[in-house]
Amino acid sequence: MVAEKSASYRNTTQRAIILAEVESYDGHLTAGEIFERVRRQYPTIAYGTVYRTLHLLAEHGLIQELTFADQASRFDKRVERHDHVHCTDCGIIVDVDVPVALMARHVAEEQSEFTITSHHTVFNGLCRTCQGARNTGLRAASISVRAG
Amino acid sequence: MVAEKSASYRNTTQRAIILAEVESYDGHLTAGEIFERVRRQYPTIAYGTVYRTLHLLAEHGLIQELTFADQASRFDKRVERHDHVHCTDCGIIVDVDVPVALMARHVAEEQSEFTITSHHTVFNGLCRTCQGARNTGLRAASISVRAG
DNA sequence: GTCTATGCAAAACGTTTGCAGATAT
DNA sequence: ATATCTGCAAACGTTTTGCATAGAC
Repeated sequence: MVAEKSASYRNTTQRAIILAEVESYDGHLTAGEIFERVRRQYPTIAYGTVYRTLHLLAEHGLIQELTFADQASRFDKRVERHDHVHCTDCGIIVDVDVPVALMARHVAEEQSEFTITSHHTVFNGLCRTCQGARNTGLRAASISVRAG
Repeated sequence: MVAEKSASYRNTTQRAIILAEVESYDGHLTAGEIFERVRRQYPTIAYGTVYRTLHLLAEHGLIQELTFADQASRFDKRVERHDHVHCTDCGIIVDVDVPVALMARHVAEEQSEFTITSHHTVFNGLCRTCQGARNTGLRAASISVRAG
């Protein structure tokens, strides 16, 4: 995918690498994690550049910025609206798509008198691994699993 | 409401004031805002005490901690599960209750194979005031309005 | 009297920014 | 050529923490 250029968007090496890094990862990286990964390919990259670029890419709709209860923003190559399930034990975040939530939007509009343009639901609970670990008394490692 | 005491919960003056402050406010204060308010009554209070106490009160279920896209945690006297509508113009946050969202939980459980224990939806859009301001070309001040 | 909580101050985070020099256009 | 971007480094706001003292029980 090529970046759509709005007024004065310059295609720099750094931006290309940062975008490629987010697009090559199937999950929800923090800006810090992206910085570390980009630095392996381009050691002189600055933290500030990564932050600025990630927000720029998000504004251009090329990636999506997500916010969870922990403090760090996460970035996702998936730009379509979707929701997330978060394991309170191991911290893994898994994508889900909950069409029912679209109905909730109208209810929220009626209650609040807002004009609603987007919404995001975070579900908290235990992933399969941590459910099992709980039964055996063990603690699950942070194993990457994604909802199908 | 009196704090339920678990093992080694001490009723201190500071804790009582902090709890009373959250319970007397009808909205979503940040920890910093709560600190400022508590300090008017109890000028020697420390930031650290406010933070520690707010989390303690949240763990005990006396207040609720909420996280939005901006960085600061907010604290709410409402402990029942509910959702929020956020105005992207003026930043106001309004409570809503979206029972439909309960159905979404089962869908999310099936898709993720998680055992889900809680969920929270944030809707983004424009409040009535900012809708009006947009029409007239004016910018709305941050006026407190709550959904009925 | 003992054990926990507070106040203080420093540090740990994630994030943002001003600026001079480098680079895309 | 020039307007924008990068790298650097410092600053910012929120949150956490170590430690000695004060206070609840």
